[in-house]
Amino acid sequence: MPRPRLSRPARKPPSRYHHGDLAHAMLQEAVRTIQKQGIAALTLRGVGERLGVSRTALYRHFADKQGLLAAVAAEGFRMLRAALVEAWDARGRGREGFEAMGAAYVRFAVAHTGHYRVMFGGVVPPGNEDCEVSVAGGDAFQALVDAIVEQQQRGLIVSDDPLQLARYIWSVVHGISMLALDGLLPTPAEAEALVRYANERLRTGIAQ
Amino acid sequence: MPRPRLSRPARKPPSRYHHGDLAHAMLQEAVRTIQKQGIAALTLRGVGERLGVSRTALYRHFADKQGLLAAVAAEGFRMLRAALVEAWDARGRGREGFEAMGAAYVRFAVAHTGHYRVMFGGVVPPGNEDCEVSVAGGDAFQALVDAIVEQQQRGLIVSDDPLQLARYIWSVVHGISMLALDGLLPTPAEAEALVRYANERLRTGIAQ
DNA sequence: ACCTGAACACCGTTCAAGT
DNA sequence: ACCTGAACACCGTTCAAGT
Repeated sequence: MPRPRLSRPARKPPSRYHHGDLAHAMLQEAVRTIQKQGIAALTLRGVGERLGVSRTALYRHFADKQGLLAAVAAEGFRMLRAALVEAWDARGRGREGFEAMGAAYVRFAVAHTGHYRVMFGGVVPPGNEDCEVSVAGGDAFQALVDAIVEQQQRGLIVSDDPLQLARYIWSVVHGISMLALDGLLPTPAEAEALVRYANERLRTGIAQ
Repeated sequence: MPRPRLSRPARKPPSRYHHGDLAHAMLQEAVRTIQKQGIAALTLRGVGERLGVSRTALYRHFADKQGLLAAVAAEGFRMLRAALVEAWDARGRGREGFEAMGAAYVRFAVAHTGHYRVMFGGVVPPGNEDCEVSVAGGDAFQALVDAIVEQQQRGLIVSDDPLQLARYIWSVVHGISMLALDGLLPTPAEAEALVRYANERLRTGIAQ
C-alpha cells in the first residue's frame, strides 16, 4: 500500500519559486555558502538541494556556474557602491566624509566576505568591458572618483589626475581589506585602527 | 634502431622522478596550470597526466590538493621575500631602495600570477600561526618591516609604529597588484606609472 | 620507498520529458 | 514558462597490490 509520497527527509515546499523568486534565492544561498565554507565548497547541487529544488533548476536562471558567480560579483559591486555613497553623503562630503568612505569600504569587505572574494578572487575573468560585472564595478569606482573631484574643486586635496588618485586610494582600502580577510588583522579593532592610521598617513605622507 | 631518446611530446620518460624530483615537478606544473588557465582548472589528474605519472602519485608527496596549494603559496612567499630583499639591497637601502622594493613587489605579482593568486586567494585557510605558509608569509612581511626600521633609524621616514607603517605600505603595493591582476591596469606601462605615482604620494600625502 | 589500477562518492552540464 | 530525472564525462581520494 503506497504511503502518500511526501516522505522526503525535510518536506519540500511545493512550488514556492515560480515567479522569479528562485533566481534571487539561489544567489542568496550561494553567497551564504561561500561566506561560511569558502568558494571551493560551492556546488550547484548543494544550492539546489538546500532550496528544495532540482539540481538543474538553476539553469533556467543562469547560464552556468560562472554565470551565478558573475551575478554574485555584480550584486556585490552594487552593494559596495551604495555603502560608499551613503557614507560620503552622511558625513558631509568633505574630509570627514571621505574618511568615512574608506572605513565603509573596509567594513563592507569584512561584513560581506562571500561577495568580496568573488568580486576580487579572479573568479570572473577580466574580459568584457561591458558585461554586468564590469559595469557595476566601474560604477563603484566612479563613486570614489566623484568624491575626489569634488574635494579637489573645494581645494581639499591635491589636484593630480583624479583617475590616478582614485587608483592609489582604492589600492589602500582594498589592501587593508585583504589583510583583514586573510586573517592578518585578527580583531576588528585592529582593522579599524589600521583604517584610521591609513587615513592619517594618506593625508600627510610618510616622509620625515 | 633506437633514436637517442630525447624525443618528447608523447613518449613517457621511464622513471625519471624517483628521487624527490617529482614533488618539485608537480609544484611547477601546478603553478604553470594556474598561471595559464586559472585556479579552477587545476586538477590533480591533469598534473599527473602531463607529468607522465599516475594520477595518485601525488599523494606520496603531498597530503592532498590543499597540501599542494599550500606548497605553492609557501614557495611564492619565499620568492617574494627574495625579490624584495634583492631590490632593497641592490639600490642602496635608502629612499631609492625602498621605492625599488615597492616596484619589485608589483613586478613579482604580475610576473608570477599563478603563485600570487594562491598566496592571497583565500585558498589556504588562515588558521595555523606556525604552518609553512604562515612562516614564509611572515618572513616576507618582515623584510618590509626591517627596511622601514632601518630608514627610521636614518631619519628618512616618520617614526610611527613600524608594524602599522608596514601594514599600510603593504596595503598599497598589494592593492596595486590586485588592480593589475584583475585587468584594471591594462598595460604594464600603466602599472608602472601607478607604482611611481604611489611612491610619490606615499611620501608626501594627498592633503593640499 | 615509490608508483599503479580499480573503485567510490561527488561534481557540472545536457537533454528529453513532464506540468 | 518552469522544473525534473536520467545520463555523461569528469573530479578528489582511498586502498590493496605491484616493483
